[in-house]
Amino acid sequence: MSDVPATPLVKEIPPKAADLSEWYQAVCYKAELVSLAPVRGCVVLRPYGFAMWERLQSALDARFKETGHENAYFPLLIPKTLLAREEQHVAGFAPEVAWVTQGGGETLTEPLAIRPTSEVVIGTMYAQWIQSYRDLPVLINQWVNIVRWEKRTRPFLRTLEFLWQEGHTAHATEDEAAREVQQMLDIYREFSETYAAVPVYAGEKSAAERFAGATHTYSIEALMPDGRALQAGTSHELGQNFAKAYDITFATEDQSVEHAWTTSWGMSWRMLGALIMVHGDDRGLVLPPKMAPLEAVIVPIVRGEGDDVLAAARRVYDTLRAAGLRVKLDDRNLRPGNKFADWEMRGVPLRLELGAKDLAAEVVTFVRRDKEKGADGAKFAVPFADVASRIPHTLSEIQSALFAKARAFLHERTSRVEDRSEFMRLCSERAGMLDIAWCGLAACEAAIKAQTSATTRNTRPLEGGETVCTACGEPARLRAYFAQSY
RNA sequence: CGGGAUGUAGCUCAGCUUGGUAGAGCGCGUCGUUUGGGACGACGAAGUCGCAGGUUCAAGUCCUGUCAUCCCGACCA
Repeated sequence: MSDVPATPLVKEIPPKAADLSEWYQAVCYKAELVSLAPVRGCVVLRPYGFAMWERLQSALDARFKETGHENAYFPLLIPKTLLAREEQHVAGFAPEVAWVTQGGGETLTEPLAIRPTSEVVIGTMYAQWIQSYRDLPVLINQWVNIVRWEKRTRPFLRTLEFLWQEGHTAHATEDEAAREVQQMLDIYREFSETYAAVPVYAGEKSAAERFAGATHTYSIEALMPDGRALQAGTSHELGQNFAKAYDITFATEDQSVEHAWTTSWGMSWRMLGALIMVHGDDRGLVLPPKMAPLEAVIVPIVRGEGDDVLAAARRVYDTLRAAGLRVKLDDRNLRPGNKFADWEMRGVPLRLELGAKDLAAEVVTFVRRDKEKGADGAKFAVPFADVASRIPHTLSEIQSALFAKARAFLHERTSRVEDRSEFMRLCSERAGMLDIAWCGLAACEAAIKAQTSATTRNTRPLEGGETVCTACGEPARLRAYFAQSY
């Protein structure tokens, strides 16, 4: 070629492989998902980022409704004495709770916690609402903000205030509560895979990683490009712990009085952080079509007046809008290269180019965001008449391709290990998901964490044939994924 | 919350050692030529140097405190 230095492909962000953390933050800001707020550890969710949250919200909400849940809203503030009723729960959350101690110019007689989660308020209300087995189950969800006083924050992954949904249900039997918890875990897994295109391992958390006050905690765990795991959703069986602490009782059919079995489950905007890290590349965001605020952007390539090109682009735009697609016509007075870079940074899955050449040939040029420039199938011409029908097809190919790529990475970075020293080495090296036969003992887990800072992500039943724990040699009781985590 | 680093224009940074009138590139605005991968020319706007004290005739520069951000740990969605 030449000795002229190559123009950097992207001016705004460092290469993803060079420093994932720096890349991640630059993308969050440059793609205008978030801005740092004038409050420590908090972000402003900007319109484009909020639109991503709305994609998640509408998809999950539809699934919640389909499975019989209803939305409601409970207060942000929780009286101190109320919060303290469930011992493990309050102990677990104490370090992260923010307190309101003043109001109306006076010191409050009782401090109010800003909700770190809502089991307590909701449980209190359930105690009032539930009298009889006929009142059960209660299946409620709320979409709200949460405050947890974190030491170290990053956009989406960990902020003082964050958005999530929390479902809270009450059931007459343990079995029904257990089924609810599995159902919601499965909804999270399915959403993550089919919408966010993020493959996950679903399973049960160890006792050490369990939600404060729960009897069983289940999670979906994704793997980030740096080999660290990210918990993307959780579903908890609370047993009768909260029912006992908050007096959620009901009369049974045979006239006895029992405590209800409750559950809770949540997914936060952290899921957005996961998909940003999993799919993004050196040019910025790469959004799976189902999560993308814009499925396609039309970039007219205008020469001179270019009235005919613009008019044609508008006709394409109108057609696509009428077809129900999330599409934008970029008619800004900028050079095409700027627009390309702009929408690539924002991760729009499909770019539709329409210039004089296209117009003459009566085609629109499709460019896929998920493929490298010049790659096979990255760019192709589609006749005018087929554009509207071709887009959904192409988007679905992109969606599948992103998931397949992420799944290949997850599998490639999941190691089934049977040798102790190799296991410890891989843990330390942040090598990904390490799948071992495990004893399930807290001491074993603590020792691994102390030596390597890896923890159990989640566990599942033995497959058969395993005899001893890879880490400590005690009898094996589970299979577990270990990894360092976010 | 411990260890380290950094706060100067919207962004990336220089200026600080050795105190003396606030700088560059990119971006932004207007006009013109342009427009199939981040154009070019002319003109222009833009910073109480994170904040608060102190030292000094004089502080972006020196001192103290404080806030925020980033990295590494401990803790967690």
